[in-house]
Amino acid sequence: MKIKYELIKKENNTNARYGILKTNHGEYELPMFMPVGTQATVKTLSPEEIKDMKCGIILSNTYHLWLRPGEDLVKKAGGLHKFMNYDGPILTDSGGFQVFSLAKNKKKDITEEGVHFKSHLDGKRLFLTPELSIEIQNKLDSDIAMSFDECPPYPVTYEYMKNSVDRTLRWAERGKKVHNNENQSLFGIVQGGEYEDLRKYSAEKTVEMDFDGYSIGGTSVGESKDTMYKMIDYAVKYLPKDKPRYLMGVGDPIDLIEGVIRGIDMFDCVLPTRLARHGNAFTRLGRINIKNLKYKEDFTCIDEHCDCYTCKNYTKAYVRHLITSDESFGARLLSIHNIRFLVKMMEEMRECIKNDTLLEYKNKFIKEYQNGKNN
RNA sequence: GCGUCAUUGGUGAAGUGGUUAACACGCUAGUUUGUGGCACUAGUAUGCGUGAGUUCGAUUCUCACAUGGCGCC
Repeated sequence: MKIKYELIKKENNTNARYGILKTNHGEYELPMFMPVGTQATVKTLSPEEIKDMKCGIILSNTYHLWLRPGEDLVKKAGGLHKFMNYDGPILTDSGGFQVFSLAKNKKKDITEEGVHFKSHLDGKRLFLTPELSIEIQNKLDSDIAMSFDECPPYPVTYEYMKNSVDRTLRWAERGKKVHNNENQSLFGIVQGGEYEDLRKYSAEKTVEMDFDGYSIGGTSVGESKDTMYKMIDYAVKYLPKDKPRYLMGVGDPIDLIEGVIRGIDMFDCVLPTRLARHGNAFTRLGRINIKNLKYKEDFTCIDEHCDCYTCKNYTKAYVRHLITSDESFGARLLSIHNIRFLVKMMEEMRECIKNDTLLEYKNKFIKEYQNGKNN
């Protein structure tokens, strides 16, 4: 079956929504944060650890799995869930984001038919189309597939964006036409950059096609925070109430709050895991770099308000030692902490939506996060 | 005791009679938003064993001393 979104309650003071998402792999409360597992693994973490953190959906990536190990192998393994031993829901990104960063010459490489680019593994020339992306995702057998879209850089001219939005709409149509998997849902993607009328146009046209959910793309590509928040506002008001809304690629704690307030239900981001591998940790009192000398003999946990495995069992001094010694367990402990930090924020925000206290939550959180002692 | 070669930062080291002593690692700090995992950016020797001399100028040349390696007695 397809996913089903049930809106339970809208917050009184904001556009935030609390709802339930029913999938073939369980029911989950929204809004939620989805960790990224590009290559059929959330880097350094086991499925058991992901579940312990109360994650719901995780992401995987069409482009990466297409190149290696190949979608046919994943299919042979029994699908992505079986292959990677994860029985929660999986969303596959279409590969659009990767392909556009690999397409050297935007004008020449991006054609109506699809996108030409070179493999990051061996430089081989490749060509990805909306149909192929959907076909690959079909074989991967994810719960949610994404339309193949163009994610333009920021900023681009109005002219470029208009053409890009139209092309993305045609690609969405083409992808939808070949998508015939009753057990896989398909999301459309709203583009349009910072241009209000293009966001409206993109949203309305995408909604006309009737997807199972709608995402907002083209954000967090270098624009200011205010610009990003406007992009969300421009798009969300044209999205239907009875379908989930997914803001792609956003995972800064404050952006999560601002997104939820604007009516976003789902987020994904590499930030918690990438920061972890580079030794950074979220805390209520600001982000810290565990490699800093001041933590060398700090035998307290990373964040005393955190309930994660790392904070319950390990000290900053130990994690610092692991990270500075380049031990992979350090990246794992910080990944656990950072993901749990964001997931717990979402839990708290869901409670706030129920109690109509989200704005107070936002003010308190930002005050502590930006002015806390860890800054 | 004699001869010989060496002595550059936290480490491995490059180098020159003349403005800011290469590079790497380490260290210090920063960056990171639909992931080309373990990356990137910046800073890090007022100093070239010690002392004296030659020279307009020496880390670079000369001498003495110290320390270390090697060879000989």
